[in-house]
Amino acid sequence: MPHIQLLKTNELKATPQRLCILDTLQECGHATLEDIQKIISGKFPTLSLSTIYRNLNEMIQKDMVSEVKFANKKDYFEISKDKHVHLICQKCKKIEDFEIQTDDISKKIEEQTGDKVLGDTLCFDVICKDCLSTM
Amino acid sequence: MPHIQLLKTNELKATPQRLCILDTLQECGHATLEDIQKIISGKFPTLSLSTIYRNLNEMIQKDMVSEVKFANKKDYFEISKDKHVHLICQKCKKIEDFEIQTDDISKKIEEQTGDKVLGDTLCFDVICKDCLSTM
DNA sequence: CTATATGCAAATAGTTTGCACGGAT
DNA sequence: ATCCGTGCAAACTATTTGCATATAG
Repeated sequence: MPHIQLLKTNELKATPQRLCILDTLQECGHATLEDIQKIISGKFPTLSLSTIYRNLNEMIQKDMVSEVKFANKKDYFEISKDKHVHLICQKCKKIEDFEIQTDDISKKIEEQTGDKVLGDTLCFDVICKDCLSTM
Repeated sequence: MPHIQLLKTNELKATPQRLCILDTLQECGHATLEDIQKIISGKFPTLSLSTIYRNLNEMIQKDMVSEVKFANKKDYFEISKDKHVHLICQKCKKIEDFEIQTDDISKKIEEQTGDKVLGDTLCFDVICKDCLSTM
């Protein structure tokens, strides 16, 4: 969905600041706050830090943006998308998305615990293909 | 392993403060910083916040303690243990551990991406058995 | 025009650090 | 006597808030 549309759907005005934040997230795929600040200070220097914080929080509330946390790493933000797992390369730190079915695991958990599984957040530590080929 | 032993193995002196921190983690299973502070202020009021921070960081460095992060939630600390996934109840917020094989998923990822999988961090959002039974 | 969003500065929260003292070997 | 760990206060970093102004619809 185009970003203007995405904002309207969520009853947020399409300000240049918001569009810039969304563009930045899109461009990065996964961006830390630091990434966002750095990129924005290049293309929209007057966009203030409080506006970044306020809008990220708002967009997370509305589920337009997701916050992804990895052990021992900074938090990342991404535009919400279909269910996927994260592959994070321990060498170059790049993050890839990967689509995978997890129903069988959920089912196993439900059978063995009696709990009801609602969703999941999966992250795999990898060495990516590119890094492997240069080792 | 008893905590005194655990500390010695990692070349840390077994001070009352460190033992208290480890006991607290053990007692909670998974504890936020806030949990830790609250419990410690009850049983060891003079133990300072900087000592908590310093020791948690040190123990994480030495892999005695692991930091676990969940989207939209505070970070948790746990004494490092065998590979397991986390089940977090969205109603009562309790965290259970669950042991599961993930080799088949790793294999699928490796086949489809060409990456090498080193490890994983899996978290499932659930409604736990207890909460289910009182709904 | 009106409600909402922004920027700035100040407030608040979270974490780390420097240093002098105290306890264990 | 020496080394390491602790507590305290101060420093630093991260995040949120209040308010006057600007702007999208």
